[in-house]
Amino acid sequence: MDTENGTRWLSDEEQATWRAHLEVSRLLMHQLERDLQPFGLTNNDYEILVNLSESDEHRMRMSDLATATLQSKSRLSHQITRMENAGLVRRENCESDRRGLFAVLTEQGWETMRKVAPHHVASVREHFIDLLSVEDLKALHESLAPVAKHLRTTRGRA
Amino acid sequence: MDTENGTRWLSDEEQATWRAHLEVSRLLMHQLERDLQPFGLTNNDYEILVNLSESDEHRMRMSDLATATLQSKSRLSHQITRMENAGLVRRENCESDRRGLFAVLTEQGWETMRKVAPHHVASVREHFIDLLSVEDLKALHESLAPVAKHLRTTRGRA
DNA sequence: CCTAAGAAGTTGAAATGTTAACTAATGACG
DNA sequence: CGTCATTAGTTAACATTTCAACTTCTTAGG
Repeated sequence: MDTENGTRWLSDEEQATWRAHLEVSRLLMHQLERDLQPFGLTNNDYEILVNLSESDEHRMRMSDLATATLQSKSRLSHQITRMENAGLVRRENCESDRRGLFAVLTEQGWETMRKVAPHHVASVREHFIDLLSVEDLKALHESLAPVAKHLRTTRGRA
Repeated sequence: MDTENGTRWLSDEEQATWRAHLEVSRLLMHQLERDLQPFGLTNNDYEILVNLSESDEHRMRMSDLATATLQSKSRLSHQITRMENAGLVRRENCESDRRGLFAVLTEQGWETMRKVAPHHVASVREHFIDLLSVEDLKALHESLAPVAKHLRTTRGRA
């Protein structure tokens, strides 16, 4: 116990780090969103496109996509409906499990991805990656990995 | 130029770090939100309470609060209305500038803050701070500070 | 002083996200 | 086989966030 009534308050260094993390993650998301805006995409749209692009046959089951993007099924369902209306993806029935659906990248979705990806990468570099040294990067990764692991396993319970 | 058509794609290490950051920041927010839920607060509510608690006389101008919490004026206005209905804050007129308003912590808001803060700190520790060594923490802070600075200055323009 | 430009904040409507209830299909097992 | 719990996904209702229009007040310039 460091202090009054048993609460271990954060030290100055801990607090500063915590707040820096908070600030960076928020400002960064805003900035990336802004940089995608000219292409008519949101961060969410983009993340879906990335996942589908990297998947076999450019298709994923709704559930898997929801898990991969850390969204609820409901939210994903709405999201895919919007992207379907925008012509970026389409839904397709699943033969082997007739409850199931695939989200599939359309030709237009794939074109969009190819066009936008370079800009997005540039944006990630400009506002994050290129501001870190190689050592920073490595240290960051090694620090964050256990946290991610913890959160992944904690997630859902606790 | 590292690769095809002039796009500097991310190396494996860069990509891994970037994705780790993304994953951690999202899972972490979800987890903190969940831990606040039993107290009937959202992350947004809590952040407002923190800002007001740390302010002189537990009050801040709406604009300053919006800036501090990185929200639009409109969003903050709605947010404060909700918190006002919940009895956590109240609005008060500003003498010196009659366009202006203060958001002021109510007694109940202050009590809530005192009650919840220890749990929140514990949560931040459990899911983030305590998973990092002292060196990690320091390195993280030093890596993130320039990024935060960059984003703060970029913000609004570019 | 008067006026025009800008700042502070709110508001209503549209877009997005959440929650809970629902349908339909699967699969486990007696 | 039959039935019951579970999984996949949607939907409607509700909450929150965003966007644009608006009001009121301040301030700089003439």
